[in-house]
Amino acid sequence: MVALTFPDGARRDYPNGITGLEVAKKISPSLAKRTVAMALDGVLADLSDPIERDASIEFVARDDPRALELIRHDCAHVMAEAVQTLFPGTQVTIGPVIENGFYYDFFRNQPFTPEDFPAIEKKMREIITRDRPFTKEVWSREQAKKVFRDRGENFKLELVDAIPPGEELKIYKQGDWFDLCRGPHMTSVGKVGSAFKLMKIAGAYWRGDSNNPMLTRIYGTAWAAQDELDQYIHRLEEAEKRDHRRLGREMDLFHFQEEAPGAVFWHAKGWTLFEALIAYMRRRQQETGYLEVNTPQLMDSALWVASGHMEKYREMMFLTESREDDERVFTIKPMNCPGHVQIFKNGLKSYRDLPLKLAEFGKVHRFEPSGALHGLMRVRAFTQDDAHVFVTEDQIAAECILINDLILSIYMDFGFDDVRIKFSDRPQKRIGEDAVWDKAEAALMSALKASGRPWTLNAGEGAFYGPKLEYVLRDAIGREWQCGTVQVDLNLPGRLGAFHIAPSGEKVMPVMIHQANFGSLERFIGILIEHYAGHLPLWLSPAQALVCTITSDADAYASEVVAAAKRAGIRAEADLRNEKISYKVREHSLAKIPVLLVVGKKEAAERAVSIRRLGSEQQSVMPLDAALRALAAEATPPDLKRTREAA
RNA sequence: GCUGGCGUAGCUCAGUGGUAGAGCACUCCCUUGGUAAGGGAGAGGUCGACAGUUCAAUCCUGUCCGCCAGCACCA
Repeated sequence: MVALTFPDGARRDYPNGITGLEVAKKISPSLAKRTVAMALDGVLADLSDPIERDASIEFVARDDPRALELIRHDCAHVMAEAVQTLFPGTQVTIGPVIENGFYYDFFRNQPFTPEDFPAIEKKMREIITRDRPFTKEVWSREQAKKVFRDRGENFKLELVDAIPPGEELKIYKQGDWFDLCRGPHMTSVGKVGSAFKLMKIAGAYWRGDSNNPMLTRIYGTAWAAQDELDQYIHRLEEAEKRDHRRLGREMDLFHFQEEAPGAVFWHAKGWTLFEALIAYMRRRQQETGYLEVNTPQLMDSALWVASGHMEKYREMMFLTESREDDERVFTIKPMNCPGHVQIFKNGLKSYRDLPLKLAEFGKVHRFEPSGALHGLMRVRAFTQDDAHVFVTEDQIAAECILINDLILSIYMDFGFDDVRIKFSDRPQKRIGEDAVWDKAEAALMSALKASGRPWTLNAGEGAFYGPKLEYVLRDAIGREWQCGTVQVDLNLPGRLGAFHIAPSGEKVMPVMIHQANFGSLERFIGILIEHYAGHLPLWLSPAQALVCTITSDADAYASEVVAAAKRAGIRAEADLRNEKISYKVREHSLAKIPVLLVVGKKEAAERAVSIRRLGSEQQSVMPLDAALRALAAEATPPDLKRTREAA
């Protein structure tokens, strides 16, 4: 007998080996009918599975949120059957569920195109309407290999071999078609329903390894109901509207062009934003004891050989080739750290100088693979807010805690309060003694604990020279972006011959903590644009206020308003063009100008302004002085607000 | 880097083996209008680059560059 505990707390005994379906039937035929799967001790399982141990049991209906991944997984199988039916000779590989949908990787000599989608979707609907039950069989390895070999399914053959011995080899059938699969699945194909859509096609390496053949991946999305699918499509369209590449153009912030792949042409407005970020960070660093420095863009390649970068990242570095009569090769810096070590080394350092915190807004160049480039998010030339904290081994933990506090407080100021931390520990390929790794990892762990933030372990993903923390922001529409990083480096100072004089009088190598808060300024700006959908907070907005005249009668007053606004510290301009006010409002709204100050005869006479905020149709008329005071207060960066309030 | 797609005016996009079009934007003129497009006229393109096929290439073929999606990569 097995004892099953139901969600209401009831506990009943059943014969050992009874299936979930039989249990459901005994309770009520209607329950059995609407159940598509079960959860045993919270783990989804086939309803046809025999139950052979005591467990809690829940019946999962199709509209249960947990059924969604089953719908998607079943839909992937349906798509695979449809593709193999329509395109004989296509080999199937794997087809997992992913966020918002599923994909299936196929191998076929001739690639698919989106024009194939309607036919595939039509065939899928036929298969779903046919509504065959999903049945599971457990095959022997020999049987599976013979079947897949006979069918020319070479990739499946490999998958069979990859299944660890002892694990069952399960085959799910849906009518004549079947697939090797871990399961579980719903009771029948018809449960997939009709709220699905094929989305896109892309290449993907077999087993994710770029040495392997490229497969064709078809992505699809599937939902329990049509309105959920519609909402999902709507969300995608909204995300598209936030695209920083498009907003960057519309807001006149920056552009790219062919001659400089992966490098940004910052326009005046974009550069204003860039500078606002730097000014902010500079203040935060100054108040926490960082010293800003600046190091050369080009340094002799020998330095990069010594640092170890040349060996590991040669392919990713830009080198100079300048004059025929000078064979000396320089490297355009891909990182700031070796430069900072040079500053540390210049002049004898004492333990009394530690911790020494050097910071630089350093522009680095990396030869990123062409396929990786993506707007501001992944570029070849970017600016890091890069700091290196030189400490003794004993100071690592305390400094990491301070850095962690600083980083989290910075993100709050930019409206990111949902931050996750990833902890990456020692990788396979690494340098340095395990004892020192132990110490460094423990230090980061203490910072993690002190932060009280959720964190996850990224096992083995640390840098070759030390463990690291990575800060992942969640934006307004739930996407995650990795930004800041704290890396303990036990290696580079030694490689570059940095030391300090310890209290004992001995020369001792310092430990270096690499720290980036924004990470890449370019990328952070991209994230800000998308997070705010272009509606930047006033303190960051490059153009804060635009004074628009109703008619030319107000030109003189408008100029006065602009001058007064500038005196109040507000970035303001005037629009005196001979256009209707509706036209101006529309144009500046599209350009995401946060504040429109409309002035006509009336305002000029009263020394007032009519304020219209971006995203609102409301207007409020205020006396000029009061309006500017309010705007100036709102435009104050959050850190300055804090210091003023404290004073 | 790999696979697939794309590259025509500042932007969004039509189009054709016989040297190109729309809307918006731009310039000028008219309009002085109270909160998301007033009217008229005009100008603007080596059709990504280089080869090849052809009497003739923006169109067909090849190579390269760039962009987009995904994969791989990301010190």
